[in-house]
Amino acid sequence: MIELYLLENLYAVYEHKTLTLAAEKLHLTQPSLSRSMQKLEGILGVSLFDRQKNRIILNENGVLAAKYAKKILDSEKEMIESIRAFDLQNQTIPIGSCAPGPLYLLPSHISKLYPDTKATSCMDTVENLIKGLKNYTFSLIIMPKPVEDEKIFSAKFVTEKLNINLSLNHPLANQEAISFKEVDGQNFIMYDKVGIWEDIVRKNMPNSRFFTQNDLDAVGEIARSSNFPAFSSNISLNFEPSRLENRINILFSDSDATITFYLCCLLKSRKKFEKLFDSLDIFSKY
Amino acid sequence: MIELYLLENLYAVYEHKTLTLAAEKLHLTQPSLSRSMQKLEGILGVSLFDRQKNRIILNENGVLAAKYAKKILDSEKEMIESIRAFDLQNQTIPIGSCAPGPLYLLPSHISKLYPDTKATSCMDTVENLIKGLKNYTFSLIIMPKPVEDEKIFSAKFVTEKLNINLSLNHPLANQEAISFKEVDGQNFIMYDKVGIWEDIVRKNMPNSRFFTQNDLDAVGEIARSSNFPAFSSNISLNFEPSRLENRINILFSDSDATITFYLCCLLKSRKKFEKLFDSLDIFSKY
DNA sequence: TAAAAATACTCGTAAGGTATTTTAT
DNA sequence: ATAAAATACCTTACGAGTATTTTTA
Repeated sequence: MIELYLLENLYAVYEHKTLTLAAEKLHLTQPSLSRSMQKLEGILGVSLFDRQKNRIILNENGVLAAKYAKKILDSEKEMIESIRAFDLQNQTIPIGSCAPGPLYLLPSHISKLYPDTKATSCMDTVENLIKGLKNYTFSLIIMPKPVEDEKIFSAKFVTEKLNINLSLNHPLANQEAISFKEVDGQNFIMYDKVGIWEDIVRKNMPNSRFFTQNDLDAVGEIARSSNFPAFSSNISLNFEPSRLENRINILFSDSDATITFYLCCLLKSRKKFEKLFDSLDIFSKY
Repeated sequence: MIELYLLENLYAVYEHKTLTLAAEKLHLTQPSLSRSMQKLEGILGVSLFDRQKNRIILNENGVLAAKYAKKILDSEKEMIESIRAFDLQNQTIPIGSCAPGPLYLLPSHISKLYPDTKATSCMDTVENLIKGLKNYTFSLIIMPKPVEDEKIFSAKFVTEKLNINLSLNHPLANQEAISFKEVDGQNFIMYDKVGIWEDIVRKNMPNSRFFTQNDLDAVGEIARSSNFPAFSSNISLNFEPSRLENRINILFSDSDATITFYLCCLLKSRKKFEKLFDSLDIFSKY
């Protein structure tokens, strides 16, 4: 069997060309590395270097071996990270989401269902969420549609409807509904961690500018003390009721402005979250 | 870093359930294995077992880790095998083929082009040939059509046409051409290592029986001293001229009876075989 | 009492260090 | 003169063995 330290040494030699330099990078001495490479050749029964008297160059075998070595070393790294992440999940439930609204609803609900565990949460892109679910960075993810993947289970969670949040004296403040097109070109105050909603408003209002704020309170503050339009939603108004003060929230009529979010987990952990998935219908009130 | 012996030990514990049994299988002592598992837990920073006083059971972390371990151990095995196979290729050129005819043509041609190297040859199924090319079991493979794979280069090699080999007094011996259908139901003498041709004749003559012989000379022998129909081809007649004695070779008219074979190598070794590929047109005479 | 895991202790191997030589630039 | 690889020799850390204890079935 080839121990991993030999593969690590080989890959360093591949990267740094000379034993001396590679040894330095590995915090080893040159003779030690020299012997490691001889040992590796012995195990494989194959020469890995063209050896001149004071020069070694990886031959074709050596280059091939170095590439395999990298692959195996990467696997080992992945193993360590995945297992640590998986272990962490038994203490906490890391949740990833593509939007802040649905994410806000979950932790308190989870702590009611599972009093002993606590949830941590994090925003990320749709692709990273799926990747993270698979490598145990996340136990649960909130997605804008069901995930088409045989290893992932998706259940309808909650529907969020985007509103425009206008001061009462805004010209459009008395309309029943507003389309993106009507306000395209106006400049908005926006929270910067709105995930997928940012893509949607930028796509549908290409002529608008969005002044992003990384502090949610600051967004509300500026909104109340200015005429800038902002965004809210049927969900966000629950945890930001101040957005109702002197302001009106009007639904965007476009279909893009309504997203039904799905809560997803790995199929194999579905049973673990059975209670949670069974209780999701309480969110249909939104 | 987790050395591979730890992963090997872990996987044995996963397989054999108890330390004592796993230790026995590993030719280790139980205390040694006990310490290995403790060490692995230390490196990962994660518990892998539910420990009772005289019983350990892999927990979820442990099962996950064992699965990763298997994957990495398999990679290491694959690495060793591939590198040894690759090294061997620098001394000989292992050729795999799905049919004996084209395979027969190559070695002498190769020894003319590359006087220092010698070729070894082997028959296999189409799937195994591709697999073998990728894992360096074969340097060259002979395939019944170009390989649709971005890592594999294919070049037209030679066209083989299947004949029926009949004794002169056979009822059909004076026909110009014969179709599979006309002789379906008759029993044939056949060499057993004809590769893809066996699939073709069995498919096209489902009512025939094929008496296979593992000795090529025996096939000729039986053919000459009996009335059994047999097979030959434009290529095989070159190395088995005895099949012309008292016998007639008639082309099968079906399109299935003509195969254009392709010679394939990994794209990255194309340059190595450039001379060979450039000279393939001499086989168009067949 | 049989069987499994853990611990204390011991030993031998081999990983890794230092010093030095050889060779090429 | 410098820089790289290899070899001889030495040290030590740790992998693995033995003996023993503890616990449960």
